[in-house]
Amino acid sequence: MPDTPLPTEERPDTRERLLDAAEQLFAERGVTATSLRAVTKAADANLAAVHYHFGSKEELLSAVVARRVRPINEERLRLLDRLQAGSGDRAADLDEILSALLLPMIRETGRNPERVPTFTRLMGRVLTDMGTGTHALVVHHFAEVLQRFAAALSRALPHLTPEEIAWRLHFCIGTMAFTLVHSPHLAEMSRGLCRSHDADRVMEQMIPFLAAGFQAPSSIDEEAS
Amino acid sequence: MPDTPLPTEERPDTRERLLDAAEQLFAERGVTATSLRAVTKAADANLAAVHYHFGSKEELLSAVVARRVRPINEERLRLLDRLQAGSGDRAADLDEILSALLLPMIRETGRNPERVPTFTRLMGRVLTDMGTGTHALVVHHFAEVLQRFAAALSRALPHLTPEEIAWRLHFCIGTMAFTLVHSPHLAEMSRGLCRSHDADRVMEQMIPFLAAGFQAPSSIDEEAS
DNA sequence: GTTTGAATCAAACGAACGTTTGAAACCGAG
DNA sequence: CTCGGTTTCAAACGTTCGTTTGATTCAAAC
Repeated sequence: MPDTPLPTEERPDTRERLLDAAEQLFAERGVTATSLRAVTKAADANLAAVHYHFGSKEELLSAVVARRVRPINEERLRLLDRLQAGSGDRAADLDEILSALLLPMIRETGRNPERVPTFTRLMGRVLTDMGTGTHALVVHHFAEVLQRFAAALSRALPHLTPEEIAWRLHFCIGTMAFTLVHSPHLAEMSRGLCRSHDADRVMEQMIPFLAAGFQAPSSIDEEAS
Repeated sequence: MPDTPLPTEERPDTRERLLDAAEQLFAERGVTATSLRAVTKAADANLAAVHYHFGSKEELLSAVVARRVRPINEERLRLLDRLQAGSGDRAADLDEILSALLLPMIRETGRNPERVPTFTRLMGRVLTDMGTGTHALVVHHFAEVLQRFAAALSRALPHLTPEEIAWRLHFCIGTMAFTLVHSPHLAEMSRGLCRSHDADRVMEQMIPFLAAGFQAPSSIDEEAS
């Protein structure tokens, strides 16, 4: 058959194809709304392959997340380390801290430039779906990063109480998660004003907004005035 | 039987009990993860009652949302009208615009003070679950409110482009949605720093953050400097 | 008392789900 | 070729899902 696609060119492992397909479908439809039959069909694999390679649907999700989150969090901490090393005793710049937190994740959008971002939407879904079993997964993957960035932000904004740092960090993550999940719908909901295909464009809008939010006066200061 | 609970005291309609139970369970576990059997059991109603009163699970969800969203959006617009009427020709105050947008929804938390907020979490879920059929539902219920508030914000912050207004309004909604969904988990994730049981406390942290974010300089200004 | 329409009920429907099984297919090592 | 372990496969498991059905209950209208 002449149209057989390059028999010498190897296609990825079944395991890898399952991760790719699951990532795509979980992101598009949500985790619970995606059946393993849909995943294995998209991966051109047998239904039982999921349980052979991963053990269960939940462990498949965990593997999908871990595959992408690990390098992202490593880069986050690497960027933060570089910031703190470069700034000596001075606290690192707020914009750069936020950029170190947000950019490594949003940049995933640009990996497959031609198609709508998949993993970023999945992360947004995981960040908002939690409550079932995903909650523990997220805590496990992000606890260290959150702690490091909370400390860095606390040094950069010493007038804020730890409670305020925690609140604003969560607001920050919420903004990112919501934006990631709805990037395909943002254009429609804003009547074409928000074009979220470009990661740099999103960052351009998001960083100043969040940085200004972080720099808002502490509620303690306001009460004292 | 002496323990028969007050036979003269009428309990709500089956229809109402279904709405209550669905609201609670949808909020706790998510929509797709909640079965109609669980809803009807919690409502002490027959399984077929859902289809008799609403027609389908999706229409039940729509009814649950509509029951709460209608008065909330009415109050939002009422507060906005009052702001714009009181400020005459001057643009309304930013903090008050944001408060008019956020407070009516977050206040729902306080309706049943003793129990964890239910509807607010459901709204957060609907705002993040969309992609299936919920998307159209949300657009239908919120299009007018979003448009009105975008116009008000544009008047209060005339230096921002319509695109920037749209982006920041979405960031604002994302912050609210994420906070609402995770209010039960926020305390744990922040190691006890965020106590989100009190709506006023949440607003106290959220309004300054978002107001400062909205007041961030336009990217146009920054490029010009 | 009879009728009528709304409301509730137990029971079942077919479909889809996550998971398990046991046998076939594959493939490098002996 | 034969063997042993890994991987794939078709088929079925038991469960749960949203939905439907047809009989039954009930309260007001006649």
